[in-house]
Amino acid sequence: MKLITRNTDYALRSICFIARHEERTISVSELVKELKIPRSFLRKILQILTKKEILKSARGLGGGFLLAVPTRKILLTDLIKIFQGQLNLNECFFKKMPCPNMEKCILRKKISKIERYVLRELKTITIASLLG
Amino acid sequence: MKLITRNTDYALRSICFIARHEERTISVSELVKELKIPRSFLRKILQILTKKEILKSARGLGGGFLLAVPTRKILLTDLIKIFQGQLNLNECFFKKMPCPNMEKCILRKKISKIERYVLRELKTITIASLLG
DNA sequence: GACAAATGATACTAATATGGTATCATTATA
DNA sequence: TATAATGATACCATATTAGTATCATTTGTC
Repeated sequence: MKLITRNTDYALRSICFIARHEERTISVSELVKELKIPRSFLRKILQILTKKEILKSARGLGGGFLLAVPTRKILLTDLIKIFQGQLNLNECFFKKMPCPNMEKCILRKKISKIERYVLRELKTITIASLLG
Repeated sequence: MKLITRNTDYALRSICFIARHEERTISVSELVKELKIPRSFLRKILQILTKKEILKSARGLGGGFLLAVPTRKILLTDLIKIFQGQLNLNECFFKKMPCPNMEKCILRKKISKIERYVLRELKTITIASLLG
């Protein structure tokens, strides 16, 4: 079970790289060279980040990407939400029957508690905090 | 992201049912009727649990399944391990390069901390505790 | 204006994990 | 010996994740 999938991971690394060179726009080519991420895949990821207004893009010659928000305002959970959907450790329980029997309820409580903890911890992780 | 997949969930419910009727062997047919789990799928799950020595099976007419260990010794994490593999929230980081750059290390620490918490909490959940 | 270098939009394919089915062999009991 | 059960095993379906490809559009430079 993965908490962070590959596209979230790539997004994270790209944003960190862009953040470390805030003076200039960073092109896909440069990121590919730096981070060894498949070009097409990376392009898709960056387009999504741009639509979600985490990055700004500049088209044409000399174009590329820039941060659209300060690093302390980009949370890891934002990226997880974008690429993996709402974090929800409970899934199978909530979906089906609401409380088929007792043990499920107890289990649900425990899992919910874990979920709250995970979310709380993840929310403390911003791009700024990762750059140190 | 699911913490518990369907086969783990089915295993959990089956074991709970079997535990609540410890006097007798429980057949697949009975479990199917009770829990509305697809028969073939359930059969596979129970066979796995038997191989892992969580259940004992009796073949032939009147056969079925019994617990092989006391409920307090069956941990949720055992089932997760069996059906979903070792819980490992870090995956993508450990696999590739060992510490490609600074932010990954910080991230790894944080994720590891979360992982330890999740494991610690999950380990407190036994079948006995779910039966209340 | 033509060309080149960049992103935008979008559709497609590949690989993997999860969820589920089917069938034949074997065992035990009535 | 028929029947009701599990054992072993191979297969199929679906969903998610990972990755590719292509054409359109924009923009800077000659």
